[in-house]
Amino acid sequence: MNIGQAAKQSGVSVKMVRHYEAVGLLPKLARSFGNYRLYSENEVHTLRFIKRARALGFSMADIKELVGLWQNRSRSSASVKKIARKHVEELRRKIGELKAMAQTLEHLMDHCRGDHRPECPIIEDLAKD
Amino acid sequence: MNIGQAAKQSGVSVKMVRHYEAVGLLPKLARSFGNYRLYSENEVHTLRFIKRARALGFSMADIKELVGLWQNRSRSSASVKKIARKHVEELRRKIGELKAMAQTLEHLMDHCRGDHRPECPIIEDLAKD
DNA sequence: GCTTGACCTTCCCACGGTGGCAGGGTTCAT
DNA sequence: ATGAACCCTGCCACCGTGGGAAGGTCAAGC
Repeated sequence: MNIGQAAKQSGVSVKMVRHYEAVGLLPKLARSFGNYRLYSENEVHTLRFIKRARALGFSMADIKELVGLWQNRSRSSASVKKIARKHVEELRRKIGELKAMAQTLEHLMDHCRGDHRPECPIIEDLAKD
Repeated sequence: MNIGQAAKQSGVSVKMVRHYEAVGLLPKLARSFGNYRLYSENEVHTLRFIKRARALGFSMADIKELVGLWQNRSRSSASVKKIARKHVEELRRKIGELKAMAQTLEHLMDHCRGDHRPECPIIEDLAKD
């Protein structure tokens, strides 16, 4: 199978398939005589794994570990859970940050008339001494 | 005032002060004989404005507009509020995304024993067909 | 005056993850 | 044999930030 087929079947773009290989998420692939990468069901499966992990927000570094654990039959579920826990903590932290931003802004917006006049608590807050 | 002083007083790194100038958030600065950038209270004030806007998550493009509006006495508060509203919507969208990720992961984690055994619903979910 | 050290300058590179494009090679069907 | 569809590598871009190299400037102390 060529890269286009593998991309289509996994839902990962051709560009990213090559990138994942370059950063070591996929093992180095066999090549055809014409130097085309050759894919089997295995690689497509891995690509789908990566895609789901990305959709959950895992970093490339985390995914590298997760792929390794996935393929390691003597893994412990604890090692997987640890990665997940750390990631969830990071997600919660970011959510908190973004929420604080949104709340601050919404509060300021509540007090901004939003009409033709220049007075605006949003700008004033940004410019406060 | 040299860049180091301006950086210290605004809380923005020297690196970023130069960057903000390069991308047009600060007007082009006067230079000393020795080609050093020269800052006045005005620029320091602008840098603090930028810093607060960044802390609220505004993009550089948004901040460019906000700085312009700040300095435009005939601005309408509506134009400021519009930018803020769009940004809050974006923040809410991202928060939703991250929350969905965190919830999915937490759900999977609840069912993962996290012990020495390899069985792990987290990995299984990522690898599902 | 001359050295030293703190400060400044520009320019390039890195991160993460993705996309775009250029310039070329391969494969296959017509 | 020609064209289309596909593939290859390599470079550039985004965004915001930091790091560092190689060099210029300035002030203080000897």
